[in-house]
Amino acid sequence: MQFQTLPGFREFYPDDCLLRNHLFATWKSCARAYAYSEYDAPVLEPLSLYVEKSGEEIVGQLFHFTDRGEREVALRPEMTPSLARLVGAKANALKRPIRWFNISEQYRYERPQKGRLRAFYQFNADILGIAEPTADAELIALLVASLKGLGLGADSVQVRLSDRLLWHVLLKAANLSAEATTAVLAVVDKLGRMPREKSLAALEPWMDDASSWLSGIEAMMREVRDFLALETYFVELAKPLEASDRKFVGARLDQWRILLAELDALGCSPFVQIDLSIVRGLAYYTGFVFEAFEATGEGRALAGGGRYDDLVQKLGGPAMPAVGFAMGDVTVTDLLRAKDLLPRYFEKADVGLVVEPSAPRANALLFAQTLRAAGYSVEMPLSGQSLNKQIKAMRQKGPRLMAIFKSAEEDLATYADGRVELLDVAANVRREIKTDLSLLVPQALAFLQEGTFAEDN
RNA sequence: GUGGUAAUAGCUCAGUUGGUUAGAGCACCGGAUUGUGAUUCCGGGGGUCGCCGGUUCAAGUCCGGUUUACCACCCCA
Repeated sequence: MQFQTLPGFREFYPDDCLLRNHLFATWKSCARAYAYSEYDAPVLEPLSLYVEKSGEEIVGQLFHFTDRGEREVALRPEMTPSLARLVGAKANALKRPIRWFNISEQYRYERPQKGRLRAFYQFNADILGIAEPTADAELIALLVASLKGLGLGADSVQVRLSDRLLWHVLLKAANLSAEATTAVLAVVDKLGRMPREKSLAALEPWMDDASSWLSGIEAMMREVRDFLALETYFVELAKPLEASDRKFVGARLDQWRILLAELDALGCSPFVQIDLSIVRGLAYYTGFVFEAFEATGEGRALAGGGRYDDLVQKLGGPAMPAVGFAMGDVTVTDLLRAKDLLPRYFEKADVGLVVEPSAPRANALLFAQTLRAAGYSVEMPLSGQSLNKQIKAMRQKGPRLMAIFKSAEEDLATYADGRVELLDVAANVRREIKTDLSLLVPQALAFLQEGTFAEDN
Protein backbone atom coordinates (compact mmCIF):
# COMPACT_ATOMS: atom_id res chain seq x y z
CA MET A 1 0.00 0.00 0.00
CA GLN A 2 1.44 3.32 -1.03
CA PHE A 3 0.30 6.60 0.36
CA GLN A 4 0.69 9.97 -1.19
CA THR A 5 -0.39 13.40 -0.10
CA LEU A 6 -3.87 14.54 -1.00
CA PRO A 7 -3.94 16.69 -4.13
CA GLY A 8 -3.07 20.28 -3.40
CA PHE A 9 -1.50 19.52 -0.04
CA ARG A 10 2.19 19.86 0.67
CA GLU A 11 4.78 18.19 2.83
CA PHE A 12 7.53 20.29 4.32
CA TYR A 13 10.96 18.72 4.49
CA PRO A 14 13.39 20.63 6.71
CA ASP A 15 14.58 22.84 3.85
CA ASP A 16 10.97 23.71 3.03
CA CYS A 17 10.25 24.44 6.65
CA LEU A 18 13.22 26.78 6.73
CA LEU A 19 11.74 28.74 3.85
CA ARG A 20 8.30 28.74 5.37
CA ASN A 21 9.65 29.94 8.67
CA HIS A 22 11.59 32.67 6.91
CA LEU A 23 8.32 33.87 5.42
CA PHE A 24 6.45 33.65 8.71
CA ALA A 25 9.21 35.40 10.62
CA THR A 26 9.23 38.25 8.11
CA TRP A 27 5.48 38.64 8.24
CA LYS A 28 5.45 38.55 11.99
CA SER A 29 8.21 41.07 12.46
CA CYS A 30 6.51 43.44 10.02
CA ALA A 31 3.23 43.10 11.87
CA ARG A 32 5.00 43.76 15.15
CA ALA A 33 6.76 46.79 13.66
CA TYR A 34 3.31 48.27 13.11
CA ALA A 35 2.20 47.15 16.58
CA TYR A 36 -0.39 44.62 15.44
CA SER A 37 -1.48 41.94 17.89
CA GLU A 38 -1.63 38.30 16.93
CA TYR A 39 -4.89 36.39 17.24
CA ASP A 40 -6.03 32.94 16.21
CA ALA A 41 -9.27 31.04 15.67
CA PRO A 42 -10.42 27.47 14.99
CA VAL A 43 -9.45 25.59 11.84
CA LEU A 44 -12.89 24.02 11.80
CA GLU A 45 -15.92 26.30 11.80
CA PRO A 46 -19.67 26.01 11.27
CA LEU A 47 -20.38 25.85 7.56
CA SER A 48 -22.98 28.55 8.00
CA LEU A 49 -20.32 31.10 8.90
CA TYR A 50 -19.10 31.03 5.31
CA VAL A 51 -22.48 30.62 3.69
CA GLU A 52 -23.66 33.69 5.56
CA LYS A 53 -20.79 35.74 4.26
CA SER A 54 -20.41 34.48 0.73
CA GLY A 55 -23.59 32.65 -0.28
CA GLU A 56 -24.45 29.04 -1.08
CA GLU A 57 -22.09 28.91 -4.07
CA ILE A 58 -19.18 28.87 -1.66
CA VAL A 59 -20.06 25.40 -0.36
CA GLY A 60 -18.66 23.74 -3.48
CA GLN A 61 -15.31 25.35 -2.78
CA LEU A 62 -15.01 24.20 0.82
CA PHE A 63 -13.76 21.15 2.60
CA HIS A 64 -16.92 20.43 4.53
CA PHE A 65 -18.68 17.52 6.19
CA THR A 66 -21.21 16.62 8.83
CA ASP A 67 -19.62 15.82 12.18
CA ARG A 68 -20.82 13.12 14.58
CA GLY A 69 -23.03 15.64 16.31
CA GLU A 70 -24.86 16.28 13.05
CA ARG A 71 -23.20 19.67 12.71
CA GLU A 72 -22.37 20.99 9.25
CA VAL A 73 -18.76 22.06 9.51
CA ALA A 74 -16.03 23.32 7.20
CA LEU A 75 -12.28 23.83 7.27
CA ARG A 76 -11.72 27.56 7.17
CA PRO A 77 -11.18 28.88 3.63
CA GLU A 78 -10.27 32.32 4.92
CA MET A 79 -9.80 34.14 8.19
CA THR A 80 -12.02 37.17 7.83
CA PRO A 81 -15.35 35.67 8.97
CA SER A 82 -13.74 34.26 12.10
CA LEU A 83 -12.09 37.60 12.74
CA ALA A 84 -15.39 39.40 12.29
CA ARG A 85 -16.98 37.06 14.84
CA LEU A 86 -14.18 37.50 17.36
CA VAL A 87 -14.30 41.25 17.09
CA GLY A 88 -18.08 41.39 16.94
CA ALA A 89 -18.46 39.37 20.12
CA LYS A 90 -16.31 41.71 22.18
CA ALA A 91 -16.61 44.85 20.18
CA ASN A 92 -17.49 47.04 23.14
CA ALA A 93 -14.55 45.84 25.19
CA LEU A 94 -11.87 46.22 22.54
CA LYS A 95 -9.83 49.38 22.38
CA ARG A 96 -9.86 51.10 19.02
CA PRO A 97 -8.21 50.94 16.69
CA ILE A 98 -8.19 47.17 16.68
CA ARG A 99 -5.02 46.17 14.85
CA TRP A 100 -4.77 42.39 14.57
CA PHE A 101 -2.84 39.92 12.49
CA ASN A 102 -2.79 36.17 11.97
CA ILE A 103 -0.66 33.64 10.13
CA SER A 104 -2.40 30.34 9.49
CA GLU A 105 -3.27 27.65 7.01
CA GLN A 106 -6.45 27.92 4.95
CA TYR A 107 -8.22 25.23 2.95
CA ARG A 108 -10.13 25.49 -0.29
CA TYR A 109 -11.50 22.63 -2.34
CA GLU A 110 -10.43 23.86 -5.74
CA ARG A 111 -8.52 22.49 -8.67
CA PRO A 112 -4.84 22.96 -7.81
CA GLN A 113 -2.83 25.04 -10.27
CA LYS A 114 0.34 27.04 -10.27
CA GLY A 115 0.12 29.47 -7.40
CA ARG A 116 -2.99 27.86 -6.00
CA LEU A 117 -3.18 24.80 -3.79
CA ARG A 118 -5.84 23.35 -1.54
CA ALA A 119 -3.96 24.15 1.63
CA PHE A 120 -1.90 27.30 1.91
CA TYR A 121 -0.73 29.77 4.49
CA GLN A 122 -1.99 33.29 4.69
CA PHE A 123 -0.83 36.40 6.45
CA ASN A 124 -3.91 38.41 7.46
CA ALA A 125 -3.79 41.92 8.84
CA ASP A 126 -6.78 44.08 9.65
CA ILE A 127 -7.76 47.33 11.28
CA LEU A 128 -11.24 47.55 12.73
CA GLY A 129 -13.01 50.52 14.22
CA ILE A 130 -11.51 53.20 11.99
CA ALA A 131 -13.41 54.55 8.99
CA GLU A 132 -10.78 57.12 7.95
CA PRO A 133 -8.47 56.37 5.03
CA THR A 134 -5.51 56.67 7.39
CA ALA A 135 -6.25 53.04 8.26
CA ASP A 136 -6.28 51.99 4.61
CA ALA A 137 -2.95 53.75 4.17
CA GLU A 138 -1.40 52.03 7.16
CA LEU A 139 -2.46 48.61 5.94
CA ILE A 140 -1.08 49.22 2.49
CA ALA A 141 2.13 50.35 4.15
CA LEU A 142 2.23 47.11 6.13
CA LEU A 143 1.63 45.16 2.95
CA VAL A 144 4.47 47.03 1.26
CA ALA A 145 6.71 46.46 4.28
CA SER A 146 6.01 42.74 4.13
CA LEU A 147 7.01 42.60 0.48
CA LYS A 148 10.08 44.74 1.06
CA GLY A 149 11.03 42.62 4.03
CA LEU A 150 11.19 39.61 1.74
CA GLY A 151 13.54 41.47 -0.58
CA LEU A 152 11.00 42.63 -3.16
CA GLY A 153 11.44 46.20 -4.34
CA ALA A 154 9.18 48.54 -6.27
CA ASP A 155 10.78 47.29 -9.45
CA SER A 156 9.52 43.78 -8.62
CA VAL A 157 6.10 44.32 -7.10
CA GLN A 158 3.34 46.91 -7.31
CA VAL A 159 0.21 47.49 -5.29
CA ARG A 160 -2.69 48.44 -7.50
CA LEU A 161 -5.19 50.71 -5.84
CA SER A 162 -8.81 51.15 -6.74
CA ASP A 163 -12.07 52.25 -5.19
CA ARG A 164 -15.41 50.52 -5.25
CA LEU A 165 -17.23 53.70 -4.24
CA LEU A 166 -15.99 55.46 -7.35
CA TRP A 167 -17.02 52.44 -9.35
CA HIS A 168 -20.53 52.81 -8.01
CA VAL A 169 -20.52 56.41 -9.16
CA LEU A 170 -19.29 55.27 -12.53
CA LEU A 171 -22.13 52.79 -12.82
CA LYS A 172 -24.69 55.22 -11.56
CA ALA A 173 -23.60 57.61 -14.28
CA ALA A 174 -24.45 54.81 -16.72
CA ASN A 175 -27.91 54.54 -15.13
CA LEU A 176 -27.41 51.00 -13.87
CA SER A 177 -29.63 49.43 -11.22
CA ALA A 178 -28.17 48.02 -8.04
CA GLU A 179 -28.62 44.53 -9.40
CA ALA A 180 -26.85 45.48 -12.62
CA THR A 181 -24.07 47.10 -10.65
CA THR A 182 -23.11 43.81 -8.99
CA ALA A 183 -23.19 41.93 -12.27
CA VAL A 184 -21.24 44.58 -14.16
CA LEU A 185 -18.60 44.85 -11.45
CA ALA A 186 -18.10 41.10 -11.69
CA VAL A 187 -17.42 41.51 -15.39
CA VAL A 188 -15.09 44.46 -14.83
CA ASP A 189 -13.14 42.37 -12.32
CA LYS A 190 -12.37 39.89 -15.08
CA LEU A 191 -11.71 42.26 -17.97
CA GLY A 192 -8.01 41.56 -17.89
CA ARG A 193 -8.36 37.79 -18.03
CA MET A 194 -11.34 37.39 -20.32
CA PRO A 195 -11.61 37.87 -24.08
CA ARG A 196 -13.26 41.16 -24.92
CA GLU A 197 -16.14 39.52 -26.80
CA LYS A 198 -17.00 37.44 -23.76
CA SER A 199 -17.02 40.49 -21.52
CA LEU A 200 -19.22 42.31 -24.00
CA ALA A 201 -21.68 39.46 -24.10
CA ALA A 202 -21.84 39.47 -20.31
CA LEU A 203 -22.48 43.22 -20.24
CA GLU A 204 -25.13 43.41 -22.92
CA PRO A 205 -28.09 42.27 -20.79
CA TRP A 206 -27.45 45.17 -18.42
CA MET A 207 -26.97 48.15 -20.69
CA ASP A 208 -28.00 49.52 -24.05
CA ASP A 209 -24.70 50.21 -25.72
CA ALA A 210 -22.30 47.88 -23.99
CA SER A 211 -19.70 48.20 -26.71
CA SER A 212 -19.18 51.94 -26.47
CA TRP A 213 -19.50 51.86 -22.68
CA LEU A 214 -16.79 49.21 -22.47
CA SER A 215 -14.54 51.19 -24.80
CA GLY A 216 -14.97 54.21 -22.58
CA ILE A 217 -14.17 52.19 -19.47
CA GLU A 218 -11.11 50.64 -21.05
CA ALA A 219 -9.83 54.07 -22.04
CA MET A 220 -10.50 55.33 -18.51
CA MET A 221 -8.60 52.42 -16.93
CA ARG A 222 -5.65 53.04 -19.23
CA GLU A 223 -5.53 56.78 -18.63
CA VAL A 224 -6.36 57.10 -14.96
CA ARG A 225 -2.99 56.17 -13.46
CA ASP A 226 -2.46 59.13 -11.12
CA PHE A 227 -4.59 61.29 -8.90
CA LEU A 228 -4.78 64.23 -11.24
CA ALA A 229 -6.25 62.07 -13.99
CA LEU A 230 -8.58 60.43 -11.49
CA GLU A 231 -9.83 63.76 -10.20
CA THR A 232 -10.27 65.24 -13.66
CA TYR A 233 -12.15 62.21 -14.87
CA PHE A 234 -14.59 61.96 -11.98
CA VAL A 235 -15.27 65.67 -11.67
CA GLU A 236 -16.17 65.63 -15.34
CA LEU A 237 -18.21 62.45 -14.93
CA ALA A 238 -20.19 63.91 -12.03
CA LYS A 239 -21.15 67.15 -13.77
CA PRO A 240 -24.42 65.86 -15.24
CA LEU A 241 -25.35 64.03 -12.02
CA GLU A 242 -27.48 65.30 -9.17
CA ALA A 243 -26.04 67.73 -6.68
CA SER A 244 -25.84 65.05 -3.98
CA ASP A 245 -23.81 62.83 -6.26
CA ARG A 246 -21.46 65.65 -7.16
CA LYS A 247 -20.99 66.32 -3.48
CA PHE A 248 -20.31 62.64 -2.88
CA VAL A 249 -17.62 62.55 -5.55
CA GLY A 250 -16.01 65.65 -4.10
CA ALA A 251 -15.93 64.13 -0.63
CA ARG A 252 -14.56 60.87 -1.97
CA LEU A 253 -11.79 62.64 -3.82
CA ASP A 254 -10.88 64.27 -0.52
CA GLN A 255 -10.53 60.80 0.98
CA TRP A 256 -8.26 59.87 -1.89
CA ARG A 257 -6.10 62.91 -1.15
CA ILE A 258 -5.74 61.81 2.46
CA LEU A 259 -4.93 58.25 1.50
CA LEU A 260 -2.31 59.23 -1.06
CA ALA A 261 -0.72 61.83 1.19
CA GLU A 262 -0.38 59.25 3.97
CA LEU A 263 1.07 56.69 1.60
CA ASP A 264 3.53 59.24 0.30
CA ALA A 265 4.64 60.19 3.80
CA LEU A 266 4.95 56.50 4.66
CA GLY A 267 7.34 56.10 1.75
CA CYS A 268 5.04 53.79 -0.16
CA SER A 269 4.34 55.88 -3.25
CA PRO A 270 6.86 54.03 -5.45
CA PHE A 271 4.97 50.82 -4.76
CA VAL A 272 1.45 52.11 -5.34
CA GLN A 273 -0.22 52.50 -8.68
CA ILE A 274 -3.75 53.76 -9.17
CA ASP A 275 -5.51 51.17 -11.28
CA LEU A 276 -9.30 51.12 -11.45
CA SER A 277 -9.31 47.75 -13.20
CA ILE A 278 -9.05 46.26 -9.72
CA VAL A 279 -12.49 45.73 -8.20
CA ARG A 280 -12.03 42.36 -6.45
CA GLY A 281 -14.44 39.54 -6.88
CA LEU A 282 -16.85 39.26 -4.01
CA ALA A 283 -19.34 41.90 -3.13
CA TYR A 284 -18.50 42.73 0.46
CA TYR A 285 -15.79 45.28 -0.24
CA THR A 286 -17.12 48.76 0.33
CA GLY A 287 -14.37 51.27 -0.44
CA PHE A 288 -10.71 51.26 -1.34
CA VAL A 289 -9.52 47.92 -2.69
CA PHE A 290 -6.01 46.89 -3.61
CA GLU A 291 -4.02 43.97 -4.90
CA ALA A 292 -0.29 43.34 -5.01
CA PHE A 293 1.15 41.92 -8.21
CA GLU A 294 4.50 41.21 -9.73
CA ALA A 295 5.51 44.50 -11.41
CA THR A 296 5.34 42.91 -14.85
CA GLY A 297 1.67 42.20 -14.21
CA GLU A 298 2.18 38.49 -14.71
CA GLY A 299 1.07 35.77 -12.38
CA ARG A 300 -1.63 35.63 -9.81
CA ALA A 301 -2.16 38.29 -7.17
CA LEU A 302 0.36 38.11 -4.33
CA ALA A 303 -1.99 39.76 -1.88
CA GLY A 304 -5.31 41.47 -1.87
CA GLY A 305 -7.42 43.51 0.43
CA GLY A 306 -9.70 46.43 0.97
CA ARG A 307 -12.33 48.00 3.10
CA TYR A 308 -15.29 45.97 4.31
CA ASP A 309 -17.31 48.30 6.51
CA ASP A 310 -20.49 46.19 6.59
CA LEU A 311 -19.20 42.69 7.22
CA VAL A 312 -18.94 42.65 11.01
CA GLN A 313 -22.54 43.76 11.28
CA LYS A 314 -23.64 41.28 8.64
CA LEU A 315 -22.11 38.49 10.71
CA GLY A 316 -24.01 39.53 13.80
CA GLY A 317 -21.79 42.14 15.36
CA PRO A 318 -22.25 45.88 15.77
CA ALA A 319 -21.56 48.34 12.96
CA MET A 320 -17.81 48.32 12.64
CA PRO A 321 -15.74 49.84 9.87
CA ALA A 322 -12.88 47.58 8.83
CA VAL A 323 -10.08 47.23 6.35
CA GLY A 324 -7.68 44.36 5.84
CA PHE A 325 -5.55 42.35 3.50
CA ALA A 326 -4.30 38.81 3.09
CA MET A 327 -1.08 37.54 1.53
CA GLY A 328 -0.64 33.91 0.54
CA ASP A 329 2.56 31.90 0.82
CA VAL A 330 2.29 30.09 -2.51
CA THR A 331 2.48 32.92 -5.03
CA VAL A 332 4.93 34.84 -2.88
CA THR A 333 7.28 31.87 -2.58
CA ASP A 334 7.05 31.28 -6.33
CA LEU A 335 8.01 34.88 -6.97
CA LEU A 336 10.87 34.83 -4.47
CA ARG A 337 12.19 31.69 -6.12
CA ALA A 338 11.95 33.26 -9.58
CA LYS A 339 13.79 36.35 -8.31
CA ASP A 340 16.37 34.22 -6.52
CA LEU A 341 15.45 35.85 -3.23
CA LEU A 342 15.00 32.70 -1.17
CA PRO A 343 17.41 32.62 1.74
CA ARG A 344 20.23 30.14 1.42
CA TYR A 345 21.15 29.81 5.05
CA PHE A 346 20.91 26.43 6.61
CA GLU A 347 20.55 25.37 10.17
CA LYS A 348 23.81 25.43 12.06
CA ALA A 349 24.62 24.46 15.57
CA ASP A 350 26.66 26.92 17.61
CA VAL A 351 29.03 24.18 18.68
CA GLY A 352 29.94 20.93 16.95
CA LEU A 353 31.64 18.22 18.93
CA VAL A 354 34.02 15.63 17.58
CA VAL A 355 34.97 12.68 19.71
CA GLU A 356 37.82 10.39 18.76
CA PRO A 357 36.58 6.79 18.96
CA SER A 358 39.20 5.91 21.56
CA ALA A 359 38.40 8.89 23.78
CA PRO A 360 35.76 8.59 26.50
CA ARG A 361 32.42 10.11 25.54
CA ALA A 362 31.29 11.05 29.03
CA ASN A 363 33.37 14.23 29.20
CA ALA A 364 32.11 15.35 25.83
CA LEU A 365 28.50 14.67 26.76
CA LEU A 366 28.81 16.63 29.98
CA PHE A 367 30.46 19.49 28.09
CA ALA A 368 27.59 19.48 25.61
CA GLN A 369 24.97 19.53 28.35
CA THR A 370 26.67 22.43 30.07
CA LEU A 371 26.71 24.55 26.92
CA ARG A 372 23.12 23.60 26.12
CA ALA A 373 22.07 24.70 29.57
CA ALA A 374 23.73 28.03 28.80
CA GLY A 375 21.45 28.37 25.78
CA TYR A 376 23.68 27.25 22.92
CA SER A 377 22.89 24.59 20.37
CA VAL A 378 25.37 21.76 20.43
CA GLU A 379 25.67 18.82 18.07
CA MET A 380 27.15 15.54 19.32
CA PRO A 381 28.47 12.79 17.07
CA LEU A 382 26.53 9.55 17.53
CA SER A 383 28.67 7.06 15.66
CA GLY A 384 32.33 6.27 16.12
CA GLN A 385 33.71 7.40 12.80
CA SER A 386 37.36 8.20 12.40
CA LEU A 387 38.54 11.55 13.69
CA ASN A 388 39.24 12.95 10.24
CA LYS A 389 35.91 11.89 8.89
CA GLN A 390 34.09 13.48 11.80
CA ILE A 391 36.06 16.70 11.47
CA LYS A 392 35.36 16.93 7.78
CA ALA A 393 31.67 16.21 8.22
CA MET A 394 31.37 18.67 11.07
CA ARG A 395 33.15 21.42 9.16
CA GLN A 396 30.56 21.09 6.43
CA LYS A 397 27.81 21.61 8.96
CA GLY A 398 29.42 24.92 9.79
CA PRO A 399 29.27 25.42 13.55
CA ARG A 400 31.04 28.51 14.89
CA LEU A 401 33.02 26.46 17.32
CA MET A 402 34.25 22.89 17.19
CA ALA A 403 35.43 20.97 20.21
CA ILE A 404 37.53 17.94 19.32
CA PHE A 405 37.88 15.44 22.12
CA LYS A 406 41.01 13.35 21.66
CA SER A 407 42.38 10.43 23.54
CA ALA A 408 45.42 10.77 25.76
CA GLU A 409 47.45 8.03 24.18
CA GLU A 410 50.10 10.28 22.71
CA ASP A 411 51.04 12.10 25.87
CA LEU A 412 49.68 10.48 28.98
CA ALA A 413 51.89 12.54 31.27
CA THR A 414 50.37 15.90 30.34
CA TYR A 415 46.91 14.79 29.35
CA ALA A 416 45.80 12.08 31.71
CA ASP A 417 42.13 12.54 30.79
CA GLY A 418 42.84 13.28 27.18
CA ARG A 419 42.88 16.66 25.51
CA VAL A 420 40.44 18.86 23.74
CA GLU A 421 41.04 21.12 20.83
CA LEU A 422 38.76 24.11 20.51
CA LEU A 423 38.57 25.34 16.94
CA ASP A 424 37.35 28.72 15.77
CA VAL A 425 35.97 27.41 12.49
CA ALA A 426 35.79 30.72 10.64
CA ALA A 427 39.25 31.95 11.59
CA ASN A 428 40.73 28.46 11.77
CA VAL A 429 42.35 29.25 15.09
CA ARG A 430 42.97 26.29 17.38
CA ARG A 431 43.53 26.06 21.05
CA GLU A 432 44.39 22.79 22.75
CA ILE A 433 43.82 22.24 26.43
CA LYS A 434 43.36 19.50 28.97
CA THR A 435 40.06 17.74 29.26
CA ASP A 436 38.96 19.64 32.29
CA LEU A 437 35.49 21.15 32.17
CA SER A 438 36.40 23.87 34.63
CA LEU A 439 38.85 25.14 31.99
CA LEU A 440 36.95 24.13 28.87
CA VAL A 441 33.56 25.61 29.60
CA PRO A 442 34.80 29.14 30.34
CA GLN A 443 36.94 29.08 27.20
CA ALA A 444 34.05 27.93 25.06
CA LEU A 445 31.60 30.40 26.56
CA ALA A 446 34.09 33.24 26.18
CA PHE A 447 34.43 32.39 22.51
CA LEU A 448 30.70 32.09 21.94
CA GLN A 449 30.10 35.45 23.61
CA GLU A 450 33.11 37.42 22.34
CA GLY A 451 33.72 35.75 19.00
CA THR A 452 37.41 35.12 19.78
CA PHE A 453 39.31 33.08 22.28
CA ALA A 454 40.32 34.76 25.49
CA GLU A 455 43.93 35.84 25.77
CA ASP A 456 46.33 33.24 27.11
CA ASN A 457 47.33 33.64 30.68
C1' G B 1 -16.45 20.29 -12.74
C1' U B 2 -14.33 20.69 -18.51
C1' G B 3 -10.24 20.29 -21.97
C1' G B 4 -4.72 19.77 -23.32
C1' U B 5 0.27 17.94 -21.98
C1' A B 6 3.21 14.92 -18.98
C1' A B 7 4.74 10.71 -15.49
C1' U B 8 11.78 6.12 -15.68
C1' A B 9 16.40 6.12 -8.74
C1' G B 10 15.75 11.06 -3.39
C1' C B 11 16.91 15.16 -7.63
C1' U B 12 17.96 16.31 -13.11
C1' C B 13 17.40 13.26 -17.07
C1' A B 14 19.08 9.17 -21.06
C1' G B 15 16.73 4.78 -22.89
C1' U B 16 17.30 3.99 -30.84
C1' U B 17 11.56 1.39 -35.72
C1' G B 18 8.59 -2.81 -29.18
C1' G B 19 13.86 -7.37 -28.38
C1' U B 20 18.17 -10.50 -22.92
C1' U B 21 19.42 -9.26 -15.96
C1' A B 22 16.75 -0.62 -17.16
C1' G B 23 21.48 3.52 -17.37
C1' A B 24 24.32 8.37 -16.23
C1' G B 25 25.37 12.69 -13.26
C1' C B 26 24.25 14.66 -8.56
C1' A B 27 22.72 13.15 -3.66
C1' C B 28 23.08 9.28 0.11
C1' C B 29 25.94 5.14 2.70
C1' G B 30 30.82 2.53 3.36
C1' G B 31 36.36 2.26 2.68
C1' A B 32 41.34 4.68 1.59
C1' U B 33 43.84 9.49 1.45
C1' U B 34 43.06 14.40 3.30
C1' G B 35 42.24 18.78 9.58
C1' U B 36 40.94 24.76 7.34
C1' G B 37 33.06 24.68 4.90
C1' A B 38 32.39 21.40 -2.25
C1' U B 39 40.21 17.12 -2.44
C1' U B 40 40.93 12.64 -4.98
C1' C B 41 40.31 7.37 -5.59
C1' C B 42 37.53 2.74 -4.78
C1' G B 43 33.06 0.38 -3.48
C1' G B 44 27.69 0.09 -2.14
C1' G B 45 22.43 0.55 -1.42
C1' G B 46 18.25 2.27 -4.01
C1' G B 47 13.59 1.67 -9.49
C1' U B 48 7.38 -4.21 -9.95
C1' C B 49 9.72 2.43 -15.57
C1' G B 50 2.73 6.34 -11.43
C1' C B 51 -1.30 2.49 -11.13
C1' C B 52 -4.87 -1.20 -13.61
C1' G B 53 -6.01 -3.69 -17.89
C1' G B 54 -5.31 -4.81 -23.23
C1' U B 55 -2.46 -5.93 -27.99
C1' U B 56 2.06 -9.04 -28.89
C1' C B 57 6.29 -14.67 -28.95
C1' A B 58 8.07 -10.15 -26.39
C1' A B 59 5.83 -3.60 -23.60
C1' G B 60 9.68 1.55 -20.05
C1' U B 61 8.36 1.80 -25.50
C1' C B 62 1.82 0.62 -28.70
C1' C B 63 -3.74 1.05 -27.08
C1' G B 64 -7.68 2.02 -23.25
C1' G B 65 -8.80 3.43 -18.39
C1' U B 66 -7.23 5.60 -13.78
C1' U B 67 -4.32 8.68 -10.35
C1' U B 68 -1.24 12.79 -9.78
C1' A B 69 1.29 17.16 -11.58
C1' C B 70 1.50 21.21 -14.90
C1' C B 71 -1.21 24.48 -18.50
C1' A B 72 -5.92 26.72 -20.22
C1' C B 73 -11.22 27.27 -18.66
C1' C B 74 -14.87 27.68 -14.10
C1' C B 75 -13.70 30.04 -9.65
C1' C B 76 -10.33 32.99 -7.08
C1' A B 77 -13.13 34.89 -0.47
